[in-house]
Order: sequence, then structure tokens, then C-alpha cells
Amino acid sequence: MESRCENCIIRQFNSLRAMSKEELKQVSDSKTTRTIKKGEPIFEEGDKLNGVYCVRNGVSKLSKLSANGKDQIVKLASKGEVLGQRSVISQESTNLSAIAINDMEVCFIPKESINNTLQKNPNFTLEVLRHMAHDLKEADDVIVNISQKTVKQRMAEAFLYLQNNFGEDAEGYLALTLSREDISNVVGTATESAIRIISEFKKKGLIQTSGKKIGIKDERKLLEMVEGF
Amino acid sequence: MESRCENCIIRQFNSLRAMSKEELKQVSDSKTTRTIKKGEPIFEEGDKLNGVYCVRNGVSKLSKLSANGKDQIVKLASKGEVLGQRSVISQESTNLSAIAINDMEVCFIPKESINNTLQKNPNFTLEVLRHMAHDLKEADDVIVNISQKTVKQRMAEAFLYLQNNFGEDAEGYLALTLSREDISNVVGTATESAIRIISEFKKKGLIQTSGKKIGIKDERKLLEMVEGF
DNA sequence: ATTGGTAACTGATAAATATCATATTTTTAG
DNA sequence: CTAAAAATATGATATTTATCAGTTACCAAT
Repeated sequence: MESRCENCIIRQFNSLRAMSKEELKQVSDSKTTRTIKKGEPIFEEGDKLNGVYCVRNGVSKLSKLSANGKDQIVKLASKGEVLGQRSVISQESTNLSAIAINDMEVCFIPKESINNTLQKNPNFTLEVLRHMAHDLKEADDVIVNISQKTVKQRMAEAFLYLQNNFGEDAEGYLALTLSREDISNVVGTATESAIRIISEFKKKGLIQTSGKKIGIKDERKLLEMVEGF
Repeated sequence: MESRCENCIIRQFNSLRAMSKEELKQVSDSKTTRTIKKGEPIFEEGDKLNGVYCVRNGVSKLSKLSANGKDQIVKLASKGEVLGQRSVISQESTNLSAIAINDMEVCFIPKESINNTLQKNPNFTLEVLRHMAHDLKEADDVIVNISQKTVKQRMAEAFLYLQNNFGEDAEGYLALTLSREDISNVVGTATESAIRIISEFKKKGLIQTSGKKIGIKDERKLLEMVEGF
């Protein structure tokens, strides 16, 4: 049998922690759990969402496809993140696709449960609001980064970001392994350019690689590079 | 004497319309009005804000300065927009500066009034949340635009944006006149590049200029350019 | 009206980045 | 295990964009 939201640890990381016992019970009764295989979409750009997805396991990329077939990854979401919130709140179709980077387990919560709580529980609404304020700040920072930093700086930043947010494995490689293409889509550059810079960083001893895995060897130099030295 | 918020038409355009009579009265009693001259800041990056600013007149640019002295304009805010909301909600210092593009009149509303209402009036909170969801969506779109479109495409888009959001004057020039530097900071490019593209568009008959004023002559071609034809 | 300062503009060049072609390695499907 | 497909890698080149240098136009203050 599926576990109940009331006992879910994940909840501690997101706005659902501001729900009352009764509200959580309702959510738990209406939720369904889904597994998504690596590479499969949870939802796609333009979809009308009937609820939100709470990530229990795995990582999803939120991205938008352009006319020329490239897509830009706007955010990487992992355990505890709630996907589709914005779309449900503003009652519009999503502007982003959510695609699994590795195998995932998510809980689908129908929008009625969310909207209901938004109407009645100011604490919950405020919590969601705080979360969104944070996301907005981050998005603004990304805008400034992309337009003011070079590809090399953004690559360095991306590795540090991955280290800070997803950690490292026992051998010192980044715990979240992205394809070169995904890396280039996070950074906003051509795949070949990303690969070239990886080679360069490796040659300079800033990082090490093993297959597609990447490990940070000289954090300080990477940081300096981000700052523009 | 200053006008009262209860009678303020501006309010219709922002989340303050969700306030109750009593809440509005409190806001009105605690607010102060300020005029800001063209070029002057309302607040600057890193400031701790003690409240929000409701724009009554004029236009402000929200931007962030980088180490190398360039700044990126993230948003243009005009009549009805509330500045500093995010910062007050997340209780952090602002990550953006707000600088007047032309002479402005703004109402300062102490954060206590806002926080108080956020705690007590779910409708208001929800309204603010909806607004922020919209801003976040726009920010995501900007990210994708900057990374996937050429400078030329973004320039074309900027002119159309200015037309749609600020309109035209009697002679068909964009009602909001930005300096070439501000245009380049919206688009995220070097000032010289922006100027060059303006010259090119003019030569091609897409726009016309008169001093620093710019008028759109061939909207359809600009649109096609944005789409990548 | 003159002057000084700033913004707009233009050309030449350099630097950054994308694209195309192709080789090599890794992964996947049968 | 092996063939085919996909991902990674690298070189050559083209394109885009930034930078630097210098000129011209415009506005503000005496």
C-alpha cells in the first residue's frame, strides 16, 4: 500500500508542511503515485495541468524548447520540489516541460486539493508565496548571469551548482550525472562548446572526468573563474 | 492634501484591490508619497526594504549591476506595479535596483501593512501569489529568449514589447523613450551593437527614428524576425 | 553663441561562440 | 556478443558579437 502524506518526510522540504492535519489527509486521499522512467516527460510545454507533482525520488529538468530544436533548462528539480505549482495557481497551461533525468517517483496531487487549501489556509498560501518569491529571485539571477557572463564562467558555475545542490559520490564525482547535451542546455550554449570547455577544464586540472561523470578538482579556481579573474 | 488609497484608480491594476476597506484604510494612513527625478534610484541592489513602492506615475527599470559595470534590466515597471514585493515577502535584501527612467511619483507602503494583510487576508495573499506566478513565468521566458535568440531577434522583440506595453504617441513613435544604453541593457548586448542594429532596421524600413525616439514601421516583419524567418 | 560634456553613431578589428564535418567511444537492442 | 545507434570528442571554419578608437550630433549651462 502507498504511504500517507502525513508520514512523508519529503513534505518537510516544501510548502505542504504548512497544511493542517485535515488538509493533509484530504491530499493524501486524493493523491496518486507515479513512476517515470529516465527520459520520459512528467508533463510537456503547453499541457493543461490538473494538479501538481511532488518529487519523491529522482531529478527532473524543467525546460523549454525553441523553434530551432534546442531547449533551455530553466531549473533542475529534485526530492521535495513541487512541479506545476505556477501553472495551477495562474490557471494557465505550463510554459515548461518536465522531463525525468533519471528514474523518478512522483506524487500527483489534484489541483482541487491545492486550490481548496489556498483559499482557506493563509499560512499555506504564504508559504507557497515565499517559495515562489525565492524562485523568482533565482530566475532573475539566471537572467543576469546568462547575459553578463561568458560561457566558460557559466560552465564553471554550473559545476559548482551541481556540487552544492546534488553533492558528490564516494569517488568525488558529481552525484548528478548529466549528459553533455543537458549540461549545454543548462548553460545555454552549443553542445560542442560545452564539450570543448570540459576538455579545457580537464587539461587545466580544474575537473576530472570518467565517462560522462565529472568531478571537481579545484573548487577555488572554478570560483575565481566565475568571479571573473 | 494627498489622495486616499480607497479612491486610487491605480489600485485596480495590482493586488491591493484584494484588500478590505479597513485594510486599505490602514495602508492609506501609513503610506507616504515620494517623487523621484529621472535617473534617481527608488532603491538599490542590496538595500533592505522597509516596505513596497506602488508606482503612480512614470516608469522604473529594475536592474542588476555586474562586476564589469554593465547592468541588465530585468523588468520595466509602470503605473500600478508594486516594487519590492518579493524582497518584503522573502525578508531578504533586494537583488535588484529600481531606477527612474523618467520623473516618477510613487507611494511607499510600510511592510507592516503588507505583512499584516498577508497574514489575515487569504484573498490578498492569493492575489499577490498569482501576480508573482505571472512574473516568474515571464522571467523564465526571458531566460529562454536570451539564450536561444540572436541579438537581432531580441532587439525586434524589445521594440514590439515596448509598443505593446507602453503604446505610441501621436506621431507613431514609442511612447516610452529609452536611451540606446537602456535598450542595450534590456536586450543584454553591447550599446554599440544595439545602435548598429537600430541603424540596420532603419535602413530596412522596419523602424523609423527621430532623435532618440523610435517608431515601428513594419510590425509584421519584426514579428517574423522574432520567430526566426 | 560658445563651450563642454554626454549620448549617438560608425569603422576596424578582435574575441567568443556556433556550425559543420568527421572520428572515436560508449551504450543499446537484438 | 555483436551490429547499429547514440553520445562524446576534436578540428576547421564561419558567424556573431564585443571591444576599441574616433567622429558627429545634441543638450545644458554659462
